[in-house]
Amino acid sequence: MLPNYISQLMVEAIKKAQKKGELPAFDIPAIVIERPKDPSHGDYATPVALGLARYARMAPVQIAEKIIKRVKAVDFIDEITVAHPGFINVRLSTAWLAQQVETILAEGDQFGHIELSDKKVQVEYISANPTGPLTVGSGRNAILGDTLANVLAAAGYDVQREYYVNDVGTQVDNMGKALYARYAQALGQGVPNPDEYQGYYLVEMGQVLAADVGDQYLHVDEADALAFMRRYALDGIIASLKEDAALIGVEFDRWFSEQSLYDDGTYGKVFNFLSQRNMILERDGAIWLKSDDENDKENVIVRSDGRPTYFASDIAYVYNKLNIRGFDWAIYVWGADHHGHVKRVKKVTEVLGEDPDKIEIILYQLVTITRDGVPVRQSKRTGDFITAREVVEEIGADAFRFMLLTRSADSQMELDLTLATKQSNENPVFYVQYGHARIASIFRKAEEEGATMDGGDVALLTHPSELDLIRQMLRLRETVADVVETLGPHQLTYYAQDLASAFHAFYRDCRVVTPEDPAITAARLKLVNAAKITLANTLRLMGMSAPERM
RNA sequence: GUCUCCGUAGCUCAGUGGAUAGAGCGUUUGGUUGCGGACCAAAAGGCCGUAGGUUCGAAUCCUACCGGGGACGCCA
Repeated sequence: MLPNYISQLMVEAIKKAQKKGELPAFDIPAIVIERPKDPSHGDYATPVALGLARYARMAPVQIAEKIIKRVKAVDFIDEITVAHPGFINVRLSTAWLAQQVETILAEGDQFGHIELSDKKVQVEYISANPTGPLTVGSGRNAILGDTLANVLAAAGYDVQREYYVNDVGTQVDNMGKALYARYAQALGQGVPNPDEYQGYYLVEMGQVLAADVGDQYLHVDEADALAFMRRYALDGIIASLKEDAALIGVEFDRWFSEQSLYDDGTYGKVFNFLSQRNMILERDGAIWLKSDDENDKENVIVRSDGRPTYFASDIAYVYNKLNIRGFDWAIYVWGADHHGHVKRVKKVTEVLGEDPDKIEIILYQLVTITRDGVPVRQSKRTGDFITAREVVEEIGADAFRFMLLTRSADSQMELDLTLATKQSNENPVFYVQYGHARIASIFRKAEEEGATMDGGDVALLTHPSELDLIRQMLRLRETVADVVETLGPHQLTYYAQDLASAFHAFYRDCRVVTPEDPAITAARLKLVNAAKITLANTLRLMGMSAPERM
């Protein structure tokens, strides 16, 4: 990638200048390459000379002069200049820029893919309790995780997408009880409804079940009936979660069962390991994970009734990810309400003898839902919550994804349902998609006129708006790298808007289909085709459609 | 009380130590007898919460304080 090349050129130039005695000896620091905000400063810039002033004991401008004198000539750079107070500005060659259109056309839907790493990474996201439909809050989790997975794949990683199904524990037990009550009620029995999971979906499920199997579960042992209810409810909910996820373009490679960690012996293995290392203790009838740090809290892993806690599962799960399945990197996407759990999981990873740097936990701030400014409670237990499906049916999956992706994970967001539906037509995603559709329209026009891009000479692309568009297209690779580095997929939404904006400005300035000038027509058709590819690839990374018409 | 995230234009938000702090929406004004006006251009709008510190340079890093969200369970 360009910034890396430029950085390398600078390092070589500094070394050369040092060898020639033009600069004193010092260790060369990491060289920051940035894109200047002001276009008059060129395409890339580095403040490296400013930082070197103290080591070289020279004025930054002088250092910069000495560096640029030793930068070797390369085809993609037109000129390198020094600007006060010591910036080195790099301007790309316009001929080289124009030539990149051919590169983009050749790469096609692979444009934007970079070979950053081929490591095996897992992204685990959503992983909401399987006790009800996908909520809007989980929607944010879904979009963050899914987009990040897309970008990691584009960066060369071997990506696996996983949903961790919490099919063990109190919550699913309660759901089983609730379904049992709904089932009994559907049969006219007055079984007291446990004050848990009052969602409509369990009422419906109970009715369907009653119609399917009759009253047989009223006559079996209650424990057996509950076990069946639990399993039945889980299967039903998981199936509907898959549908909800698919509705927003999210699909997983694997739905990983928490229960399986107990069934296949993983939990037993890590428990023995911790036990042998004297990492656990018994108190008040429960088993706790010791802490070597006085300030750190101890955590229960087995309750006094013998049932393991979710933390016990998490220990086994991280072992499963890193040791058994051998992921080089495991990314978790969690709501900020789980932040207290981060330290524990990192710690126990280390205790298990794994590298805690191999796990990365992305926390996103919770979404507050309001309707006409009034907060809407979000509780699966009371059945009082807004589902992702409801909102998607109102505004569409693309607008839904864009809305939740635009803000950084750190930023807490308020989503007003009334406002979101009212303003959905001005969602920026349509601006980006409009660019794509407009290009499709240009090609329809070109076909009418009998014009094609065959034989187009991209060297004819010299208009400032043409070159600006190419510059924006080339930013896709850098954006992919930035998203991986910062784990901030929201950057894509801003890039997409910049790219679309550059296209629309080009469209204003340059006519593409001009029958009296077939040469420029062909060259510009190549350009807009490359822009179409870039827009489509960007939209695809964000999990959104690229329409031909809208 | 401890931990954590946030505070940037009227609103919603970008901005991983660099040059004159940006975008969208909203407001005002203008634009194409030609490829889609879901577009383009211009203007107005800012003690970057407050106060110190670190340094050549701070919206960005550190400390304290103010204001808002979240977490501190044998729930997940």
